[in-house]
Amino acid sequence: MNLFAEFLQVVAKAVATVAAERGVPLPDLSRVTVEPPRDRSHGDISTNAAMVLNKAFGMPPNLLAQSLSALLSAHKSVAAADIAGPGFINIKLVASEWPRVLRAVLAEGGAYGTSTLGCGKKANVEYVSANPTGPLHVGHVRGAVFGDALAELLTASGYEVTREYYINDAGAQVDVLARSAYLRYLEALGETVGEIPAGLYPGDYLKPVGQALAAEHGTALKDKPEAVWLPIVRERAIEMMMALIRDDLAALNIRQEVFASEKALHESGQVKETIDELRERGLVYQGTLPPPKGEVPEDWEDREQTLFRTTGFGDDIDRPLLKSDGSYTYFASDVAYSRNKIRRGFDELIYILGADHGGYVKRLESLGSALAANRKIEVIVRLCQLVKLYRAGEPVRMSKRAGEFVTLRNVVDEVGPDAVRFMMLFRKNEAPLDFDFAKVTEQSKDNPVFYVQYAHARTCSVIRNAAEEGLKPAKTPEFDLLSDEAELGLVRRMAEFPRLLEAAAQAHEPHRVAFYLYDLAGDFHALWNKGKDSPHLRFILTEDVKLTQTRLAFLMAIRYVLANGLRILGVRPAEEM
RNA sequence: GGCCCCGUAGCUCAGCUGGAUAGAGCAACGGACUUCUAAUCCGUAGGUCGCAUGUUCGAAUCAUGCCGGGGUCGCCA
Repeated sequence: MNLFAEFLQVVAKAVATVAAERGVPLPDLSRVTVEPPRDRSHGDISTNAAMVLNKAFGMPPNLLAQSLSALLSAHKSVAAADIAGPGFINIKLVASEWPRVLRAVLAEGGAYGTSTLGCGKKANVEYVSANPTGPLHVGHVRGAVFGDALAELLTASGYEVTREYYINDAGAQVDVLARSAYLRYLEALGETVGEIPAGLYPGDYLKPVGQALAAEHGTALKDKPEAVWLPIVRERAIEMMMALIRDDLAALNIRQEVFASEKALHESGQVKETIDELRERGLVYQGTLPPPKGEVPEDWEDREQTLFRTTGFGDDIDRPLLKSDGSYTYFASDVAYSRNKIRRGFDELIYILGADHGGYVKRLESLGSALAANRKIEVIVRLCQLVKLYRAGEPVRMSKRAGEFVTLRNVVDEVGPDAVRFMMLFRKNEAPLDFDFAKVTEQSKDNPVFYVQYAHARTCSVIRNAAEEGLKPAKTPEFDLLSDEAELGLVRRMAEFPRLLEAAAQAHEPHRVAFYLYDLAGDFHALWNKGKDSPHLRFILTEDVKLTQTRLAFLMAIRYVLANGLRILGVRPAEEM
């Protein structure tokens, strides 16, 4: 149940009635909002209908508001519909509406908040997609968590979601990986390799690859030319690196179902096919690109390349498909990959990238329209800003040259997947984020992870304590017994949850769920503390069984909303702390 | 120089795609606190929403131009 969506229908009906009376065609309602007012004193639900539609009706907003409010106040759920300010209609609901919300939460349980907003559209969320050359590091964490939460949010909103990882297993970097692994192979055979030369990957994580190769091939690869061993070593190394990466992701409770290979796009001929198709459509030409505006790089020289006319689809410049030596660019496989996704039937292609990939947004978007054929493909790119690590206020230093970087594992092992996930989502994605190891493990109100988790644990603990005294949540609770402003405030907040999820899904902004939960937890803790001064507000009142049972049912409703929100963020709701 | 993101209270940030008197949390100040789970709570104060024009009933939000900070800019991935 979505209270605000229900009332949008009520308002729409009132609008239609007035339109019929005045002989005006039914106006477009897309700008009409039905939302909780910022200020409580303005009632429970507020709509801007009269201000947005007054032109279509050819009457001043105040007059239209009067007609609408007269119709609205006749509705059985409405206690009053007042006109305020420049033409807002503020609706006050009858008291019985709030028990209705709570009964709906209990009836829907884990499904409360879900919607059919997406109409079953197929969405592909691609995230992480780190090069398979080593373990994931802290820079990958935010995108990983964001992508995963967004996928969950869209699933809850009625999309059919595929979680996908694109493996860059075809470029020069995997050859570097292979050469690095080969040294480890020689090392495993007992040779002294000394320090790993600059330009190769020095990390210890390649030692197991060397050992595996030694075990599987013995000395067979040893004195062979690179052309012989490289493909073998490369394939094995990539395989093992991907296993490592999957483990890293699993530590964060992330499981993507599709791992798409760039190499496979080449081997299956899809890259060539794609370019041929574009050629047939006259979108490919030989040409040179202009140097960057302003400061021209010193080693700049014009080179002729095979270019794709992406400017026809909203890009700033045309993009190269073939390098000047005739080999494929990385972008060529990107084009083939986009085409591949579209052919798999996705309506929405969503990319989660790091902020340093800002330059990719336009070219990816242009591919959506260039390859859509006659379909409508939506390409949505979300960039995640940098995460700065702190330890008790001090920035954590990393030296890339020495090969020392904080891995995803380091972070997850230290603070746990739940805290990592919540903190990564407790900021909008395009804002930089500070992550302090000390703070996220702190057991205090200053730590939002703890604050929200504790709210959930508290609901569980009260229900447990009550059970020990033989008190169970009522089967048919009498929610009209809840009349304190703190209780009603909490119900109002819960009523907003479905609306909030829809808005968050539409905007592709899972952080809104995190902030909502923080507010909800705050409301709950406030009510709890009110019970200190006002014992009649406590949840367990042994002398009033009926009220206690109702409040326990109320607690269950709160718990559902907290748990449903946390599930979207991928944070496990704690039952005790 | 082009493009992208950011600029909101002393600090860290929200602000529901244009709504009403711009909100939280820290920090500051004043109170409460032997608790159904201890890891607190209530209140006060704090603002030229970077600046300037424009769009309209109405702008932190949209458009244009500046200012400041960050990122990025052919064949690498």
